[in-house]
Amino acid sequence: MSSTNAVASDEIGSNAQRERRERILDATIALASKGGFDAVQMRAVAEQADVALGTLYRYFPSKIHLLVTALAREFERAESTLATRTISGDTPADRVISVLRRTTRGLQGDPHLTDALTRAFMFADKSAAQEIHAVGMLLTRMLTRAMHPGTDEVSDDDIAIARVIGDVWLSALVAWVTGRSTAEETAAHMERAVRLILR
Amino acid sequence: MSSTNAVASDEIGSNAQRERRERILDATIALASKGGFDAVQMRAVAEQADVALGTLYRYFPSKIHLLVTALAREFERAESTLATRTISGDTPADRVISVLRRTTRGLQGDPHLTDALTRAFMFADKSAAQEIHAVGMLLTRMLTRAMHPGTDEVSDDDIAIARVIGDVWLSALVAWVTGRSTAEETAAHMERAVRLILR
DNA sequence: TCTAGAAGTGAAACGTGTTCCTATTATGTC
DNA sequence: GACATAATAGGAACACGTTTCACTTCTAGA
Repeated sequence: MSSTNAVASDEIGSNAQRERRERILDATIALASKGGFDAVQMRAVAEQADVALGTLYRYFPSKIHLLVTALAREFERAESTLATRTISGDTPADRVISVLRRTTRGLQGDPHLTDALTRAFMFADKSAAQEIHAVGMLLTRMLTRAMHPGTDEVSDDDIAIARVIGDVWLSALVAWVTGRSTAEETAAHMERAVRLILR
Repeated sequence: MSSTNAVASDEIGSNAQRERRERILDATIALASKGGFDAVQMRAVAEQADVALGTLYRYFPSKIHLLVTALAREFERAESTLATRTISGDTPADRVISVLRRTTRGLQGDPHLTDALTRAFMFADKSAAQEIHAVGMLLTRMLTRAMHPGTDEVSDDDIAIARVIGDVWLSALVAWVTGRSTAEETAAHMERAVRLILR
């Protein structure tokens, strides 16, 4: 580390710094999982991670950065787990729906965490563009792999399709976490959208 | 009005109450238009509308309710203006794109207002479901009318298509107001999505 | 080993959404 | 017109994200 800059996500610090960073992200996920966006209070995160409030802000410049970074880490783990499985389904639409169903079910199994991460995603501004983009790439890869398993050739259309499905997914998640639609409605809407787009 | 309930949106109060309500919404739009979500500060709204802070909260239980209600009013006005025009374009996709372009341009002409209203929309929870639903219906009607001008017969597929386009639109707006994509990228993404869905 | 600068601590303080409370003013009923 | 009740004003107070600052501890290089 040089100068007075904060500890950026892609720089390598000392072991102590890496551990602090992980502790902070762990505390964030734990609090989010227990009580959602509102429960991730900066003082509480600092206390649970055993760092001072000022230190927390040195590592993450805002609550949104903190949550989006935590989201990216969780998403990466989930995606790498998913990547080891074979995807069931005979058509691209079936496989995409299968993947989305599994992922959506995972999210709905931890509603508070989903609430926190979804809201953070929606509130993230330009300064978190890098993390947001990383998540978007993971999602795109996940969906294109479901559409064309076994190949790495991805057309522009495929990417556009993946983005549209991602958009619908995000909107559906927002509607779900804000209590405006049920889990069943969310799933049904997603499935319907995929069949419309991939017919 | 009876008992100690607040002044609900669909109940009819006295003239003074209606006028206060309108003044509050006017102040909200004015402040949002000048400085976006952050500039809509409850104390500032109260002052500009010439009501006490407590009164503001009696009319609208939260900043989100306030903004979503203001959004619904603006959207209704815009939609009724749009409804009087004939829509250009030879295919459903062309007409939908034409409508979205005009509307998106309108929003982008007042970025601060769009910022405030988009963020409010994303943050709205169940207690604002009614207002959110009203906006969704307006959007659906706008899009189905663009797809099939002159008829009122709307299939389930048409509604599903309109919802998907609405979802993509919302995601694109969020990306735009948070500075993660430019106006041009937003427009291009929307157009591409519509052509994918309505091909 | 010594030392300068970076990193961390602990706590106070500020801004804004939200709540609460008391005094004052409208409003509708007899 | 007098009264009961609802509505409003005015402002204090609280919660949480964020900033700031003085002080202490760690760490890397001479």
